[in-house]
Amino acid sequence: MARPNEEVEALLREYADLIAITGGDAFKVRAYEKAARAIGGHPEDISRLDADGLRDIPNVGRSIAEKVVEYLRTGTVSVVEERRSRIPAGVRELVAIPTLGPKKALRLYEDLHISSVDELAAAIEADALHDLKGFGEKTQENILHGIALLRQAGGRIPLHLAMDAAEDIVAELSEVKGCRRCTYAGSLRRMKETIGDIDILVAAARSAPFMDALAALPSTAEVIAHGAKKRSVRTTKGVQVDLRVLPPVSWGAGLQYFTGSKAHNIRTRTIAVRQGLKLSEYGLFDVDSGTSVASRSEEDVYARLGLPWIPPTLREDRGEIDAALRGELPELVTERDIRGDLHTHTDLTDGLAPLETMVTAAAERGYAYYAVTDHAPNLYMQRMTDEKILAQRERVRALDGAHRGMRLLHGTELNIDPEGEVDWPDEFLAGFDLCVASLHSHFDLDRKAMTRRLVRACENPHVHVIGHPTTRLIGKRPEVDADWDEVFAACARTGTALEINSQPDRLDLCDEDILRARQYGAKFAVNTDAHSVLHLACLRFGVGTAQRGWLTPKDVVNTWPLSRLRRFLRKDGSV
DNA sequence: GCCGTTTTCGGCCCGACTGTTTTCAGTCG
Repeated sequence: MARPNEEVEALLREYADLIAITGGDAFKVRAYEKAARAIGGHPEDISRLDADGLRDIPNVGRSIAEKVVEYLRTGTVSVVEERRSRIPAGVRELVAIPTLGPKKALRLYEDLHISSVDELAAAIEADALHDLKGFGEKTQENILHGIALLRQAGGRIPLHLAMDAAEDIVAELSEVKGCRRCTYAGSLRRMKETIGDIDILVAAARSAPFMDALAALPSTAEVIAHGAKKRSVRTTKGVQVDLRVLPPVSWGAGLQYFTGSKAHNIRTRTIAVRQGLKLSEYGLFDVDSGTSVASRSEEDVYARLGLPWIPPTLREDRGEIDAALRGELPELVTERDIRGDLHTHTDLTDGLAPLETMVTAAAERGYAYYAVTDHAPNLYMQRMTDEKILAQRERVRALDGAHRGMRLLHGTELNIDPEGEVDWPDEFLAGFDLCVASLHSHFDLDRKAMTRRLVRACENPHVHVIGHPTTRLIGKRPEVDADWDEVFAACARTGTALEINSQPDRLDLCDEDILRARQYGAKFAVNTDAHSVLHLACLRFGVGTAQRGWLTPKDVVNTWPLSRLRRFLRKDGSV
């Protein structure tokens, strides 16, 4: 979503890279990186802020606020332009190569005038680096390897693939003799939508058996690093896995440390330092005496820092530390809170499983209610008709309550056309218990038209949920361009829920959009958009995303009892 | 460049691994 916050975030990140490459102060680099993150994640549109308003954003001070104001006014920042003129854009691309940082990038540019990834690959092939200081044979090999990976994967993998791989590895290592604890940590535990690498932690007295077991797994393609305390491998699917084995007494500190995020850890370490303590993966230590004061559990570590345990999905330095200090951490929505799925398909349209199969599987998940929402006629390839959907309604009514008492809602997934209209006239729509409405085409309308389209859908009294609101596909298709502040406000005003679509290639809304929509008081529905029984289990990713958006059960309509949900579906403001 | 119960200067998280400059710089998380 191209809004000023993201533009400025990208600009500040670029400036930070350029400072690093030209050998600037490392702390200055960090300051720009921190400010970039803060602005990118700021819920308010920064173009509506003046310099003082900008300085209220954490990690934005006088100098950066001035640069942002300059950018918003003129579209450029003179000092950034000045650095750009000294360092070609291609040199900055070099630091995206694993094992190649700003120092090596600058040497390549200054000594050999290499200013793109392609030029670097060619130079290595031509053996042009042979007497360049710091670029031995092994280093060149690593760079070539890194370039290949960069071109192949773009670096990150989808959450569900990482989860599958991690759960397999955890299961294997848990079987190794001497294993006291084993789990995954890192961005996977925080449920980020894409994962750079998988962090696995083991608590055991001896590390070697686990290091060897990891290297010996059939899924392991190559060993990248093999120290005594850390082992890194690459799987056959190209995912990097880092294994750390910790003494059992350090389990809590290790888990906290390797869960991150980096920004969250910097905050917790800073709190430790102020108390005369030092926090590492081995424990929380008194600086003077060197004695450990906490390490066995995450709860112990946080408690000794004066904090309650903070759920991993919140650990992004987006205000969770301050909320914890105030005792105001949200009671996050969990998978157990979800009473039903409000967006699912059957083989009447493009689902794989028949109605009865989906309903049975849903009942086995313990749901109190479940909505069947097959596609409406305007998604022409699905060939929906009035007769087919009415016949399905009869079958749904017949199954209502037949599985563990689970109540069934008959719904549909409508198509929002470019004008904001949906399939079927009002009187026909009134026959549904629930309507999801989604964008399925015309993704390239301009912002004004797209905003109007979505707002009109919200204003339709028969539309209860906006499905996968931005229609992004992670790594494939960007979010559609709309004034999301206006859309989110319309959702709150009209009592239309925003979907958090749990499909791992969607996760739409994403965490940052949720944080923004929440400011307007909008409600949400965490749905799977299941097209198969297996898809029902994707709910965990949607719930993880909702947690990353700080949502509580009261924000999520499908945690509510059916009676309350039905009042919400009346759209008359009675909830 | 940011920040402040260490408050306008001086610190900014900390440790691991790799390759090579053989005692440490660069990179990573």
